[in-house]
Amino acid sequence: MKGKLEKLYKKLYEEYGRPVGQWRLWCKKNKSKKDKEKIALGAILTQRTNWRNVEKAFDNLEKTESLSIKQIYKIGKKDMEKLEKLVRPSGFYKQKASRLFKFSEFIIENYGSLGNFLKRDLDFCREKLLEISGIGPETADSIMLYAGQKPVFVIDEYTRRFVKKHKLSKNLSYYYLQKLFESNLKRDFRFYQDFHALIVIDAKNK
DNA sequence: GTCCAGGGCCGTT
DNA sequence: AACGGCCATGGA
Repeated sequence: MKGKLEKLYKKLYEEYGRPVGQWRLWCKKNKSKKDKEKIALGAILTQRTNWRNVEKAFDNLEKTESLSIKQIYKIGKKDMEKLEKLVRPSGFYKQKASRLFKFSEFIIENYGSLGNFLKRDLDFCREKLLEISGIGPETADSIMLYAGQKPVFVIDEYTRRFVKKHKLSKNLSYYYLQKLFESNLKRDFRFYQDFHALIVIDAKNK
């Protein structure tokens, strides 16, 4: 299996190259505090929703100087309806406004900033995120891998299609697949980021 | 009009 | 543990 996965990665890499800056936000340089926050907030906004609609929500937040964890915390605390209105284009907007707020509240009240929270180790951060209602395995892992730069493989709909397409496993459950990838690949967050991004790029390309 | 998109929660079995 | 209903918008 190890050889098989690496071979599939190489094939994707040869076809598309290193996916930096080619694929949404996730694979930009991710240097700024703002990028990290946008990645984390986007991970929630994109639940069961296409990225176009997420960008509309981002636009609304940006226009009102609200695209930050601190601002979302402030707005949500004072006026949830205002936050709901801003994220409305992303669908499931009441849930998502609430989820964004709970996440922001957790970060600001306990750590002051996302960067400060992400100083803790992977297992700690992951567990804490999963305690927040509305953040499940995929959302938590997206935040860990792409904002936190921590080595955890993200399993999403695209990963499952990839697994099916190449007949890598019949079991498609989250943790089974995560273990399948992680136990057969070098533990390296950049590698995980690139591999997962290439899987998505490949899926969208056909 | 119909279908569906980087999920997750909460019931029921 | 597994499965179904539910949440909602905008583009194809």
